[in-house]
Amino acid sequence: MSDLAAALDIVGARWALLIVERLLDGPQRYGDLQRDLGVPTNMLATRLRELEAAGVLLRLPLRHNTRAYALTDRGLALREAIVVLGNWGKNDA
Amino acid sequence: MSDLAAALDIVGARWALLIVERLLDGPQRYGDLQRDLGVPTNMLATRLRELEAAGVLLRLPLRHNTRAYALTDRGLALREAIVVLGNWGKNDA
DNA sequence: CGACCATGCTTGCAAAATGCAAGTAGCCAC
DNA sequence: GTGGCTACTTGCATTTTGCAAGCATGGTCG
Repeated sequence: MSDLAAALDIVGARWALLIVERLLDGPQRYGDLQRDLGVPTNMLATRLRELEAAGVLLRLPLRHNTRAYALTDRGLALREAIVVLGNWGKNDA
Repeated sequence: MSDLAAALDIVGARWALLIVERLLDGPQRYGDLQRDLGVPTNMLATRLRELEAAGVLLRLPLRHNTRAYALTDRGLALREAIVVLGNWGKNDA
């Protein structure tokens, strides 16, 4: 499996990169991600589980029954890829 | 829709980025892509149609009934994104 | 205490995407 | 005109995604 295929295995699923992009701004709660991204709740739960298992993010318990999702170093390392891909998407030519 | 979402709309589908990566080495024929990537033939046909429609690649007629698929400038502009994402996938930390 | 409410999910089921296998179509060599 | 090579298409099973509704936990307020 090529390096690219390995990467896509982790962040290639639908919504995965968008979730990570949102977390680049700092830790977010479940409801925030859901509302900001418009991702279906079952998909969000599934992706967060997968991304946590892959070491891209982790759960931070907050007070009450709330928690925040924050990127690990491995997750933060996706910033450049997200920026570059975003720039590509912005260009029309 | 964010820039990243726009990019994923084009190259976010399964196999799409892997096809583009393969074409970075130069034009390839249908059968080559199929064998090298192990992508199902109906998916390959679908993706090539979508990527052509998106202006990422184009068909070059060769002799007989063969053709080659080659990246456009827009497609070549994905090189950096693919390299960066590949590097991320390579790292274990 | 107990009815309410917010948050973070899980569950059931329909729709869409993906994958596998087999078949079709055009072209050339013989 | 038969056979082989290439590039697909087609039918159908499996998997993924999406929508809507429900459940669990903990706090709040009377």
